[in-house]
Amino acid sequence: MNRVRFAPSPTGFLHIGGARTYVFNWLYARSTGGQVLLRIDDTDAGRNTEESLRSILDGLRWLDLPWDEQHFQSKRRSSHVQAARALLASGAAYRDFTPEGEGQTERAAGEPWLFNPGMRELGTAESDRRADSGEPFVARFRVPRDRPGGATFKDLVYRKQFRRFSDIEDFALLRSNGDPTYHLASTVDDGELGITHVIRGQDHLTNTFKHILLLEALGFDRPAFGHLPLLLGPDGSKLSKRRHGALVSVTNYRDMGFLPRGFVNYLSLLGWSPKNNQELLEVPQLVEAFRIQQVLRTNAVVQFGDKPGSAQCDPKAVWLTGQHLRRMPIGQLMPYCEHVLRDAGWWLDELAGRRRPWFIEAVDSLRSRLNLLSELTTRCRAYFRDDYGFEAKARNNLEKSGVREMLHVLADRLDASKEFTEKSVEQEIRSLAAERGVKAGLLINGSRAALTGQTVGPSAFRVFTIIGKARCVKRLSAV
RNA sequence: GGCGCUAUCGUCUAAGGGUUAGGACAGGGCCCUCUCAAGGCUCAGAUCGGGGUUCGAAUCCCCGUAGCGCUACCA
Repeated sequence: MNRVRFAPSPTGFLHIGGARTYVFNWLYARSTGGQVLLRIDDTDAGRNTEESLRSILDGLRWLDLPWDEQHFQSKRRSSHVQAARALLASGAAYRDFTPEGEGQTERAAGEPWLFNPGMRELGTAESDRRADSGEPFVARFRVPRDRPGGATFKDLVYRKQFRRFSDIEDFALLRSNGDPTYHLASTVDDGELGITHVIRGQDHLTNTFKHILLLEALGFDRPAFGHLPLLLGPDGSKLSKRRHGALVSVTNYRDMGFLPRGFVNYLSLLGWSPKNNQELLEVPQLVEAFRIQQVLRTNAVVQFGDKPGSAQCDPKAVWLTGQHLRRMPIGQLMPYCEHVLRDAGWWLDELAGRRRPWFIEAVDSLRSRLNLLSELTTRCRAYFRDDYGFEAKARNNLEKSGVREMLHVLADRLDASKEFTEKSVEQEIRSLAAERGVKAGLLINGSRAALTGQTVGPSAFRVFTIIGKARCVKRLSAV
């Protein structure tokens, strides 16, 4: 059975690039009946933060693509250290006593750094003696640089890869404080956790040669590798927490009102496409269509600005959420709406009880003009609250001659009428307009303005029934 | 500097030897219409440059150029 892993390090919040990597891992696993492991790569104790871990877990949970196993790399430390000892013992690795920061002279001269002089050939006896005397060292992998040829692997995305042994530097396995490095920990874990497919960012493409060498030295089966093109910011640089800030945080998209399925749909289209011009896809459809071999090799730019608000996100991401929002079964949409109202402090228990049908009706009437869930509490305020304001254009509609007075009359008539449906309201409005010899539009638009403070929204008659008779009479009389 | 990866509309992408180089988002226009959306129709918009190979190249090869990644006792 296939086993894939997503291995973020908790040194910053989960960003879009990480989420895309997770989505592709997940899609690959699910499309092949495999399992997804979440492995928190927390070997760099100094840089880990609790907050980052929370951001990663929150962001991942929000995506609603569940994983099967969860691991913490820090808890597997003894395995890593043991592996390093074995490599040292077999001679596949050696101790490098060069003090930190020294020994990069070639690099300064423009030559590539491959290893520190004199350390590869240190005899066992001397190496042991210096280590025993407490001299700090880093454990390095002894790359077989005298061997002709090089390391090869067939990347699922980038195809055949080759690198000369002589171009691979003797990378560190253990730092001088005894901590395992990423290369060691990651490789040992991939081996021991039975990972069959390593799907990760293209920034690891050249690291893979080191991992292959390590895997081989440790006697693990080699997993398949698939590297994903990178996500770039509008400035063309690799997405990073440092450079692009909270703007690219997954939880930020959640808070802006994106729908998980819309966001996942958007991410899935970055570097991959189903090749049939279909862009709006549900998660099951993505699983069905996803093929790792057809992932592209070109980096993709994620659009976003530096000011807050929906206009600053990639418009396609917004559009996709809007599409899902108006197409998904209303029952699936309601829990998200409830959350939004709760977060705004607008929630009323009766919306889950007596007024549940009304709540569903209202959302269903409103959703064709929403793109993000958050618009429920911004543009749709007047449907849920009585303390709404008036836009300038709405005010203008009310200022038109005779409108206020007619709206007051309308309020009285509606109040007096037993019936209150879209049809009955339309009749009242049209007959009043006819009586006064004015165009119905004047009253229709005036009503919308009075009832919602806006000039835009659902059909005016619909607006009446959503808001309800009592509130309509009150609002019309009040203008 | 060294090693590597990549290059199609503004952005995401399709076409992988023969197409008027297709679609989507964003933008313009029209239709629908009580407004705004949605929906339908439509316009504009691209093969990085130069050489090859070929009857024919966006597609294959080479050279440039540009971008990105790696080059750490970060991951």
